[in-house]
Amino acid sequence: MNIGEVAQRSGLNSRTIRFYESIGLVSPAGRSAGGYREYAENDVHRLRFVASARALGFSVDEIRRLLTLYDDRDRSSADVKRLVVEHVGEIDRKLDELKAMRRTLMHLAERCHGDERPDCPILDGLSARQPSG
Amino acid sequence: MNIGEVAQRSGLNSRTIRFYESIGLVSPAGRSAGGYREYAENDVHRLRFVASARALGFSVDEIRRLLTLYDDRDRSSADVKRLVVEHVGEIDRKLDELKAMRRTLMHLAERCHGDERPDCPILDGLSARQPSG
DNA sequence: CTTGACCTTCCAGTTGCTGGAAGGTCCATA
DNA sequence: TATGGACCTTCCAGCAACTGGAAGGTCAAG
Repeated sequence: MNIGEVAQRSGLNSRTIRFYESIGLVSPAGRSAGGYREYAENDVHRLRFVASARALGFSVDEIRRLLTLYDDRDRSSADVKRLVVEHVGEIDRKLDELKAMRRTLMHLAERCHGDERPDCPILDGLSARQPSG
Repeated sequence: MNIGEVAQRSGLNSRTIRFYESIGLVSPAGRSAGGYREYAENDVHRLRFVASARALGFSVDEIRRLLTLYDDRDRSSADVKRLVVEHVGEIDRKLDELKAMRRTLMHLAERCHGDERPDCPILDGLSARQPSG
């Protein structure tokens, strides 16, 4: 199977697949006589795993660890769960940060008339705020 | 005032201030005889504005627009408000995305024993999922 | 006159790709 | 057999928004 088909079936761009190979996230594909990368069913499977993990917000480094665990038939499920729980923690932090931003922005926007006049509590607010969040 | 003091008072790193100058987000500072950047009160104020806006998640490009509006004494508050409302929209999209990730991850994690045994619905789930979110 | 804190510039690295350029391969059709 | 087009290859560059290091200049105090 050529990279294009693998791309389609894994949901990844072929450029992205080559990129993942270049950074060692996935092992180098075999090559045909003409120099084309050749893939098997299992590679598609693995790249789908990667694509899923990316879609769930795991970093490339976290995916590296996930793949290691995936390959280690002696891993404990606790190890996997820990990784996931930590990742959920990161997501929660991001959620909190975004919510705080949203709150502040809405607060500023509510007080702005949003009309033709130039006076604007948003700009005043930005220039007065202590830049801490 | 040297860049170090400005950094402290604006809440930005001096490297970041130089970086902002280099990309034209803020105008070049004046220079002393020895080549040091020299700042006035007003520059601190402006950099605080930038720092606040960054802390609220605005991109550098959005801040460029905010500063233009800030400087334009004839702007309409509606223009400012539109920018902010759009930005809140982006934040909402990110929130939705993160919440969806969180839901899926929690769903996977809940089914994982998290013990010494190797069988793990998380890894199975990742390798089975259609990578769409 | 030296020490050390501060400043300067330039280059490189971070994360996760994406895009373009220049060229090679493969296969079907004329 | 040629040729066209879809596909593949590599390399280099760039995006955002910084951050870090290296090599060196400036300034004020002791």
